[in-house]
Amino acid sequence: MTLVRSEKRTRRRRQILDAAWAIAAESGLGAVTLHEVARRVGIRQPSLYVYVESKLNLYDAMFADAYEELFTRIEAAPAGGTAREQLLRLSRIVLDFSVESPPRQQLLFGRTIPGFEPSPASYELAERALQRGRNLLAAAGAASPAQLDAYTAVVAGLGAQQVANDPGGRRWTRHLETMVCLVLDHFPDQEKELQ
Amino acid sequence: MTLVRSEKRTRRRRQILDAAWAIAAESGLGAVTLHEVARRVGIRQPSLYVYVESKLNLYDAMFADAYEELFTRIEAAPAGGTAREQLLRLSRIVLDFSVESPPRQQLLFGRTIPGFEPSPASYELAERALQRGRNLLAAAGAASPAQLDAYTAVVAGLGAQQVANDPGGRRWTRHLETMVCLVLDHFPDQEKELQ
DNA sequence: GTCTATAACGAGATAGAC
DNA sequence: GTCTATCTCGTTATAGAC
Repeated sequence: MTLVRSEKRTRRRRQILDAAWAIAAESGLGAVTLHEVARRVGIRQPSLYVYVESKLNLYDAMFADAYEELFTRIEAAPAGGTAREQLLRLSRIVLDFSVESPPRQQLLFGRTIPGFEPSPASYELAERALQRGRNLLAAAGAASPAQLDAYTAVVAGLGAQQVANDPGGRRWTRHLETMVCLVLDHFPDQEKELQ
Repeated sequence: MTLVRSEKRTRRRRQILDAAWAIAAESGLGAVTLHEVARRVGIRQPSLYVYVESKLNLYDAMFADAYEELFTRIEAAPAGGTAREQLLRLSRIVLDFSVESPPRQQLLFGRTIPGFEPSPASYELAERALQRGRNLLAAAGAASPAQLDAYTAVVAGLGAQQVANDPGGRRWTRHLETMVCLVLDHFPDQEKELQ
């Protein structure tokens, strides 16, 4: 009985998150309001407070939700090949994931919601994902911090440009493999200047 | 007399834009409200409508204001050197400009304000800036559309990462010259696959 | 867990006097 | 050009009944 009850609770939370993502996709992340979420779920706005502490807490739940989805996709992918192949596969998953939903990209990789900061627990998810890239990058021969930063800039840049200027298309994302290899093969692995 | 009057008007508009940018810098672009802008300028909120048609119109004025500032900086820079030198100089100006103010970056290069789209006049300013990069890129030997996209992704990516993860620092921006040269020297100038 | 009712507030926008 | 006054609407959040 208790199990059934917590299952229902989980289901409701799922509905709430889905509704929030739907609103964000239609009208922007900043357009998510508790009234509209409740309306779509089919309950009254005060009832949301059973599942969510506050509006910022809802954003945090969305943040964590997104990373869990990302991990699911990463784990569902094939695992073999060279380090470079694995890195390219991971990069493709992350870029597609980021480009698929502009508000999700905004929530995860921008700091654009006034007052929102991921909770420690949510931030840890982000850190875990980054660690994955760091490890593969090192295994592929790019171990320096500068190379990691160049790599993240490439992935973030392709994603940002794709979403802002060709939403739904492939104009920027198709250059992912080329550009990651550019960083792997030609980015200087030693800092030229120490200042 | 008419001149004096339009001068006062211009001054007020300047005050209004400055106040809006200040609020955005302190609390985020989405936190700009007409009430708060008016409070800082020292007038009442309805008086703003003499200078601005609506809130979205204020955002558009900020958009145009930012590009005018960018052009001022570009024209103030020295003009000589090889095409590559000029391109690196322009890129540095744009990147510094973009990183200097997170809300400005958000307004210019993201599509994050629900309902806001730059007016045709404002959009033309953006197009003019991009054209400048396109010309220099071509002169530096990178004439293909793919190279232009790789270039904009690099600049946008460094800016986005810098603002999101090391605001006020140089962790990403210092790699600008290295990465632009990477695109110039090693990005394939022919599309490898036509699909 | 969901409801009604409502508090408390702030937003953008308009009318009309001065 | 600036003001007061106000409309209308929406927001987050809480209290308390069922």
